[in-house]
Amino acid sequence: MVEQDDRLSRIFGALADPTRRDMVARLAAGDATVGELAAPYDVSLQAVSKHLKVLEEAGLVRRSRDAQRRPVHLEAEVFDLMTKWIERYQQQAEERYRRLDTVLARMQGQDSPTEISDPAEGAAG
Amino acid sequence: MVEQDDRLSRIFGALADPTRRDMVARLAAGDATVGELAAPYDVSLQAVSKHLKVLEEAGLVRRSRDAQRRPVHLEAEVFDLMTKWIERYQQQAEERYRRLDTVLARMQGQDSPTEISDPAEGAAG
DNA sequence: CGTTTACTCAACCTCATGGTTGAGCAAGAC
DNA sequence: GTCTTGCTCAACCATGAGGTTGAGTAAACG
Repeated sequence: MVEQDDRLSRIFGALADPTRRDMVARLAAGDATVGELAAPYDVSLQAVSKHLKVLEEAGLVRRSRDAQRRPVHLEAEVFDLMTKWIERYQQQAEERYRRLDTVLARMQGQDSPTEISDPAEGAAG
Repeated sequence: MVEQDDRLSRIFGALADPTRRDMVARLAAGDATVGELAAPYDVSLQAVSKHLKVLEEAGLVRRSRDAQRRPVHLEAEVFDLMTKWIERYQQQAEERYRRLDTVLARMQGQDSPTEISDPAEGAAG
């Protein structure tokens, strides 16, 4: 993660930590203060504060003010960005798989096998 | 990322790197060898090999054998795991937002404003 | 056989990450 | 004003990630 200036790297990087994912999961149910978020974990409040900074810089949460408290709010919109990235390549891969299936089915119907090492090679490069 | 024994941490961690995300993107179009994958990047082949190991351990790719070549294949199924995780909390957060909207609409219909500092506070805790 | 190709493994370096503790700061409580 | 609460900032430390180079391995080529 040496170069994570881009948005997606920050988002994926933020969610690569189980504690942070758990925080996101809990924040989906409702806003919470830093202290409330920290309670279940066996780490210092400062560590939790750091985690929140990572989530904030990734755009996953927003921190406001309420007296001494800093209520944390989940920004659900970033999920769209991730979903879009994932779905793009998921669909692409699935489509390729379907095409491969068609090719294989066509080959089975032929008489000469023609010695093909790996049908997928043609799509590489 | 001190503790990434769990599946999702490995997957998110693997995709937190722009080079690895690019590899995944290219692999979605078709299988490729390590050399082919390494070609566009300004890093050593060993570095690319390491990246592939990370992707493999996250279950994102599978490496087979073809003579000296090690064709890399994208495992699109893991995307389902990510999508499920994302959608779960995305929907939860959206639902909460809808409920909040309902509450706010109901309050506007009332006569006494009852001094509310931050509507989101009610969902915390 | 030796050479070339296509990689992986091992050692090392540097910097980021996640944790710690101690200090500081803002706002309500007394 | 002083105390307490709820946090952030700063310094430090250990580990891990991503990069390097050099050596080693497996299979095709000569």
